[in-house]
Order: sequence, then structure tokens, then C-alpha cells
Amino acid sequence: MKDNNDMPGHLARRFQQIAVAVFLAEVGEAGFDLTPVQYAALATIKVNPGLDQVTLAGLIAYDRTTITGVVDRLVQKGLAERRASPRDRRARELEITDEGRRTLRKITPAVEAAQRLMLRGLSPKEGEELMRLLRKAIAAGNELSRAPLRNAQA
Amino acid sequence: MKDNNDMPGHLARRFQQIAVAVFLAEVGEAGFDLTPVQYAALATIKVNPGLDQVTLAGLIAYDRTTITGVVDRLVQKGLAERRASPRDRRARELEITDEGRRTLRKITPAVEAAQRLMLRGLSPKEGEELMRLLRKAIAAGNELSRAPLRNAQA
DNA sequence: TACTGATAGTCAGCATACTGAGCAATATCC
DNA sequence: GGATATTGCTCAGTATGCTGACTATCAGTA
Repeated sequence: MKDNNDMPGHLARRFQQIAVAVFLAEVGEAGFDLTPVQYAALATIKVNPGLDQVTLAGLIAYDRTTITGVVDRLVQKGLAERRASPRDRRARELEITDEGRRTLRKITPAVEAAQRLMLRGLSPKEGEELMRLLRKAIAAGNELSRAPLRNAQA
Repeated sequence: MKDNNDMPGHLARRFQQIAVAVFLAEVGEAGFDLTPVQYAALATIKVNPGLDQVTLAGLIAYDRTTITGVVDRLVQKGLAERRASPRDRRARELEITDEGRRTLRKITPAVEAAQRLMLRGLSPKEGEELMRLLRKAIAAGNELSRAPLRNAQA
């Protein structure tokens, strides 16, 4: 029997578990209540103002059915707004609010600290190498999940 | 603004997402309906017959509140049994069934194929290195999640 | 032995993720 | 122009994962 520690799937699950815990702890300590998923969505909305939900989902590789709830919570917290698109009445345009911008700014140090903390067992060089290998494996497997990464359209 | 691809947390989430999708696809194609989490639990029960739920949770780093539901589903599928422990009336002893053993045996090739597939973008050497770095990062962060890995007690 | 603390398990509640279905609106093709 | 396909979004249902609370039981100690 193969050991769990020889199964990339198990290691992936475990590393993610720690990454989320670290993120929530750091951000919580800074006085904010934002999940990793909500953070990524909000940051992406800020950089791509007016994007629709499908585009947002593609940019951060979320399932489109997951985005609905995530945006719901961002809107409910007053960090983002959802408007009907004038160009396509099916679509909703997303916009960050001033409050969302403030939150992003103040939360950034905690987010960066979390990223460092989840690699604390590795040397800087090893951390870089881990990220490189993850990027490479992800690129090769991108189409294998229901929610692949998609670049923004013009 | 840091790119998502420079955030280990985001890469962790993405790699895990692909790993789960690959696992479910391979196992589903083989004609089985078992999640990665259920597979790991069942395999661990097989190797440690009669273990209780807390020990099981520790061996695969699941939260104890998650184990309840996972075992529920294994029992419901007829793959495992839950008995009251004669030594400790709080505890439940877990046992794999014959059906569970059969399933494990038949599912193994698909599980192994999935592990290879999720590393398909990497050379064998790179795959080894990725696993080594993940193990190292996980070991350093083990206590940071609510569900750390625990070795079985004597 | 009675008290105190720890432990095994469950439950309610919330937030990802996914499958699959459905609705409304847009795009495409004849 | 009208049938058809596609797209954007939502919803119901299921499975992790977590927080926090609770019950029952056990273990250690005064």
C-alpha cells in the first residue's frame, strides 16, 4: 500500500488545508473577516472593473456556480456592487466599492504575511521552486477541472 | 499588485482543485463512486482495523467533525462498519467490510492513474521534487490547521 | 468517592466546490 | 426572419471543511 505521503493528491489537500487556515488566522488577527476566495475575487474585481461574473470566474478559476455565492457575500458586506450590464442583459457587471478598496488596502500586509507563513518550512529558493512546479503542474492540468483558468477577453 | 500566480495559497487551491477533478474522473470511469476523502478514510481503516474516529481523523488530517459525515457515507455504501467500542463507550470502532475490501482492490489502478495524471506536466524528477517540497511545507505547518496529522497511539 | 478536566462523538451553521437543470437573453446559421 | 445553439446566471442537491456548542463518558485528583 502506498503511503499517503506518496500521493500528490493527499499532499495537495493537506497543503491547501494549511494555506486556508493560515490565511484566515492572519486576516482575522488583522481584524478582517474575508476568506481566501473572497479576497481573490475582490482583488480581481478591483483590477478589472466592470467585468462580468463568468469572466471573473475564469480569471481565478472558480466554478461559475460558486461565484454566485461569493459575489453575494461581497455585496452583502458592502465591498462590491452588482449591476445589470447595459450591453448584455444576461450579464452582471461587478464593481468594487470604496469600502472594498479600503479593505483591500488594509488587508494586504496580512495576506502577504500569510503567503510567507505557509512556506515557512522552506528556504526562499525552495519556496520559489515549489511555486514553479505547482504552476507547471497546474498549467498541464488546467483543462481537467470544470473551472479552468481563462484569460480576459478584449 | 501581486499576481495570483505568485501566491502559494492560490496555487495550492488550484492544484487541489485539479487533483480532485482528476481523481473523480478516473475513479468514475472505472465505475466507482468514491471521493478522494472517502478513499483515504477507507484505505486507512483497512490498514488499522478497529481504530476509532478520532484516530482515523488524525491519521489523514481531517477535522473530527468532518469524519462523522465521511464515515456515515462509507457505512451507508456498505464499505465500512461502525461499532461501539467495548473499552470506551464514547468511542466507535471502525472496520472495513468485505465489500469495502473488494472496492479498494478494484479501485487502486484508477487511483494510481489519477496520481500520475495530476503530475503529467512534470518530469518524474520534478514530480518527486514537488512532493518533497509539499511534504516539507506541510510538516512545518502541521500545527497551524485545526486538523493536524497525528500518528496512531500504541 | 466526589470534583474537575479532558476526550469521543454529534450537531447546527456557514463557506467553498461541484453536478445537473433550468430560464432568459444573445448569437449564429439557414 | 426564424429556428437553433450558445451563453450568463441562478438554483437544488451533495460533499468537504471549518467554528462553536453540546452530551456522554472517562481519567486524574483531592
